[in-house]
Amino acid sequence: MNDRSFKIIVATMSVEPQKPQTKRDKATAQRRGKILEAAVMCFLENGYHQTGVRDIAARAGVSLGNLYNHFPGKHDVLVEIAALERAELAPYIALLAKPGPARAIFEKFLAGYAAYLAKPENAILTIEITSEAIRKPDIGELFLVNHAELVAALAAILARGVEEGAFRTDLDAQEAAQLVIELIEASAYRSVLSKGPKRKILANLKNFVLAALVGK
Amino acid sequence: MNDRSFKIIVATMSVEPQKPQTKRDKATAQRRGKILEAAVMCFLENGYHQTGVRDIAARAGVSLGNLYNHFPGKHDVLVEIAALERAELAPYIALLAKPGPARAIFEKFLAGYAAYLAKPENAILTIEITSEAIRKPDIGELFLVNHAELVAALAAILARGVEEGAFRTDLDAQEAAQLVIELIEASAYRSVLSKGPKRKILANLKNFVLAALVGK
Amino acid sequence: MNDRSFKIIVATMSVEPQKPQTKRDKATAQRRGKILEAAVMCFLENGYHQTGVRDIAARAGVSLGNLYNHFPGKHDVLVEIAALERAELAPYIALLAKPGPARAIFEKFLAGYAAYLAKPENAILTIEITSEAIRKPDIGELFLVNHAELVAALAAILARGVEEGAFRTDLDAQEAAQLVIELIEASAYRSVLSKGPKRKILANLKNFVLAALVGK
Amino acid sequence: MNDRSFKIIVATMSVEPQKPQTKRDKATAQRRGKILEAAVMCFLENGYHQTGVRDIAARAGVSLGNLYNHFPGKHDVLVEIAALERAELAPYIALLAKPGPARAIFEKFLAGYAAYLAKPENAILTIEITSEAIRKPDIGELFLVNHAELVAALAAILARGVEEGAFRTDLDAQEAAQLVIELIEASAYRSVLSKGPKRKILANLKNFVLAALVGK
DNA sequence: CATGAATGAGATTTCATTCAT
DNA sequence: CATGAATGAAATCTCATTCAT
Repeated sequence: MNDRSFKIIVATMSVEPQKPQTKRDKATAQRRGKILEAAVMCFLENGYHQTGVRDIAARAGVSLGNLYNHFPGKHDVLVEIAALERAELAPYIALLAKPGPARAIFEKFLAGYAAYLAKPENAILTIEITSEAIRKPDIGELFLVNHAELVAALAAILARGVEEGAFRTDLDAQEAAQLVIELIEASAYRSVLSKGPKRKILANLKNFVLAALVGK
Repeated sequence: MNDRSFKIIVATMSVEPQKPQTKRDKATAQRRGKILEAAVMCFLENGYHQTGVRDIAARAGVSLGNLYNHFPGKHDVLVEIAALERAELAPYIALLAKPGPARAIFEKFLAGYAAYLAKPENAILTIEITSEAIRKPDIGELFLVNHAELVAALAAILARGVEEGAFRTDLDAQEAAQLVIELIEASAYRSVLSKGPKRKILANLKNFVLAALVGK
Repeated sequence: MNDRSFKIIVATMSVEPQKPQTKRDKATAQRRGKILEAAVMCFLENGYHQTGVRDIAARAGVSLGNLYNHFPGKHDVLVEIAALERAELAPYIALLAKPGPARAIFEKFLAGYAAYLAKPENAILTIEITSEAIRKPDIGELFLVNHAELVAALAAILARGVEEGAFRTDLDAQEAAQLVIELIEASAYRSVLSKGPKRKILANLKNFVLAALVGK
Repeated sequence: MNDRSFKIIVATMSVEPQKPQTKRDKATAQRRGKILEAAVMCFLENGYHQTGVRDIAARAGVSLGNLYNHFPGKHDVLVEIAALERAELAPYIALLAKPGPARAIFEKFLAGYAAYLAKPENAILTIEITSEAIRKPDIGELFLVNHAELVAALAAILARGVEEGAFRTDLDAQEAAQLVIELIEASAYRSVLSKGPKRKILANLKNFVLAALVGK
């Protein structure tokens, strides 16, 4: 779990808003990015509740007070991180929207998304957010929206697969999509806890899921 | 989510240690039970980190200092709760160990365990423990042990099912068991976050899983 | 303004509640007293807003956290101080209730209450409380109640004085009482601000007030 | 208590300094005025210590940094406001300097000044300043100077009244003036705290004061 | 064993002021 | 002059844990 990987995450995340026009705006955006990046690392290493605002500020190389010029509070930092997860899921959603045979696309997606969650940092961050989402409605909302998009995209490809004869004809695409996503994620989360050598998660997952979808 | 249900949980939980022989021992055991019960309720309502030791003591009707006569600290209360989860899983493991046709037993297990986790209190408590388990090795250990037992029992029945011709012949019982458990749990966790009307979780889950196992 | 005088204040104040029965209760009451005493001194020296909770705790010889075992917060310390002022006014109210010629009693009261407020600590504390009372309803309430009692007692003696022919027959006792109290207090407050040699406040005050009441 | 009334106050206040000669000077003066006006409103609504410099700047429509181009600090804003109170008292002092029968002029003054302080904004602002004046010598100084002028003017008219036979011959004009001012002010301050229907302050005040001065 | 007052480190947040742009 | 991001000290309050009674 190195610093570099998170810089990439946050760099990716911060692409989407309107381009900063002035030099000052750019500097401000960079600061925000640094803070988010630092927060992500702190939350990963120590958990949301074990992380102090001071830790974040220190790691971001920002003064404590200044952090509050960029975010109303600790909670809002997590909210923003949860929101940025959406950008991370975008490639997988885009993949599902591509034309081509449903089954092949589905398998690619499966491999891609599983690989994404196989990185402990992604899985842990999601657990951290889930945990907070239980009692903080705004985070819960974001979490659900993010995943609803993913499920919808997956459901579409599954439905197409049914039409193409690639999947069981009696498949409820929506529900199956939901379950597939949950399975991928749950598999990843458990993997974080088990310390032994990683199981061959992907292969087993693929077999299991395809059996469920194809029915043979 | 009423108080009574937790009393049952904890009552069930506290059966197993060596029987208290003196009156004082019995009183002590009762105190411990009350504290655990109170802790469970607090953790459910507010989360582990949002719960103060004072909250637990107050809810248990025990003095703050006295709580420390029963548990070395807050962390250890959670450890004990995690340990007690084992007792909760026992019935489902017992079910899997029963003689009879594998498929029927499996379906009963599926329904039973899904119903167990469909109660928000059980799902939330598990999330709370999982979240803490990431960075606290002793809790992580317990968590894994608990589930390893469950997976092993499930794997056994799946293996028997394969022999009986009830499931796909190429099924890796161990891995399939792992995935089935994860799927049941993940489904339950997600259900906690979504506020809308509950999906027909069980029916869909059963279809999906059986398709995966039976292969038609 | 020496420490001793406040010890007296607080000692006087804490007489009234039910006697502490256990040793622990007594110790607790003493701690509370010490905190209040320290708070009074801090507020006098530096003002309510310039005083930190740490200052109070340090001066009281109490740990910061422990202060919060005795008072919910800084505000509540001031509330209690405001409430204790009532006890301080009691002697003057008692004086007014004594039998005897109204005018003589009134003059004694005038001298007594003016002398009380001539002590800068009493005047400053009242200003501090008044200032906070503007925007904190609970303190405002206490303040008004305290003074309503005083005004009522004074009004009674003035009314008796009218009957006895000591005061103007057309005197509105209630309003006159209100104004007399206000005048005494205002005189004291102004006196705090002026640094020069004290005016002969009492003599002038007495002349002025008696002229107003007696009408010659 | 509407915004307009304060604009008037501050407009009145800012008349006296040397006329701005250049356009820039005028703009600068306007900025200062806006800041003072905003500060007055903030102090009234939330009190001096509860008001942040940011609040003032925001309300004045001025940038935070810019405020510091006009005032060395928060304290100095209050100092200036205290200084401007002088301008507010000017009309009442002018009134007292007019020729004519002392008693009539006095009564007019009484009515005018009482009405001025009957506006809660004026009374509250004065309390706020008084409170700060206790521990800030420069504000205390201003406060005393302002009132010394008022007292002096009043003392003069009282002295004339004595000569004219309108007031008691044994009246100490200086002291009586001091007390009358204090009484008017104290009456106003108390009125701010009491929430019930306003007493007929002026009528009672007038009766009381005249009785004291006239001696019948 | 039972009690709860005491501890003090640490949490989050605010604020007057500065200064590079 | 104008701007507002940056600063860091200080504020209030919480909390797991200890310990004398």
